[in-house]
Amino acid sequence: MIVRFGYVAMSVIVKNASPSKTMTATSFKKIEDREAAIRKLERIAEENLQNTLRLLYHNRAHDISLYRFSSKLIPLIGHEMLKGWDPFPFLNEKFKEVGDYVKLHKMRVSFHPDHFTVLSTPRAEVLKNSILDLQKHLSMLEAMGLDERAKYNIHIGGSYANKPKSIERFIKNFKGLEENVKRRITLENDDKTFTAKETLETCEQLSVPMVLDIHHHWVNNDGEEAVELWPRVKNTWSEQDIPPKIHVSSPKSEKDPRGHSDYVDPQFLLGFLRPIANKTGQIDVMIEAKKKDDALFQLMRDLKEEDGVKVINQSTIEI
DNA sequence: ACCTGTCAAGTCTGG
DNA sequence: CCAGACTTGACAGGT
Repeated sequence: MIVRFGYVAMSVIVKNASPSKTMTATSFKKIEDREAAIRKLERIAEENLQNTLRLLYHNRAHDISLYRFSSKLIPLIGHEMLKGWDPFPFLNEKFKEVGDYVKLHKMRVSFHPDHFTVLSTPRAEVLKNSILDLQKHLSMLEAMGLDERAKYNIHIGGSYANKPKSIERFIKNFKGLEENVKRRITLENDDKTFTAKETLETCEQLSVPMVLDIHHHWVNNDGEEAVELWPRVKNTWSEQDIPPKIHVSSPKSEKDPRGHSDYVDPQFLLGFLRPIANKTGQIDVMIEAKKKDDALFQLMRDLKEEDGVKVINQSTIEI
């Protein structure tokens, strides 16, 4: 089984390369000239895209072909006071540059809209904004010229004291989405509410690929092993042109088991990878550790010492 | 250069 | 019904 590793949004090694610079709503309001304020927002977004490019160069130099974009590339987009603002004309060229580089080096990229995107919500206003947020992520991927292999990953959402009803609502709202928005969604089990089993059942029902987070599963499960669920999880990817993806992180501490620690425990990951290795051709593993790319490099050093692990390049192993 | 409180968005808990 | 926690990188305002 070929295993590729990737990391999320920012590097702790490349300095001054944040792809998530922003402006607060308060400081936007303080600028008298609205046009000037908008130009400032657009310059920040352009800088975020330029830093994204720099990170991709860094990834390329280290054979890293799996990467998640920051979802904060365009500051304040979607905010009430920026109604009517279309940042894309100004940013299209830069988005295309990012996308061209991704395609040239055959990278796998994604987004993870944050927890304000909630398709299980009973509130019409929240649903409306969630759909707008998904459309925004679609627009960014389209501006990059990336096809449906570039996805955005979300959670089911809140339970509102009634999980079955909430899943029902999620399904109904999901089905109401436009086809092109829908086709890029992946669903991930979360660490508090919807377990891997519940998420998997939803994915199967909707034909959506599932991103299994093995740390979330460790803190929030229905008593079954992640390895037992794997054949079905893997199967949700069978219609996709990309390998299944999982997320890994390690508990911050006993006191805070849901928190993410600086680095990833190689034994915890191997405990999942080894049993599935024979029945899985390829898998992509997104590392969600505080030390970002440094955690990836540390994991590679740790794995190199393990029996049955063959290092293919700086971010890929065979097991 | 460094420190601290604050920040668009949602949900859940507890008062 | 409302305040605060959750979580996180970065701003904003201060020294």
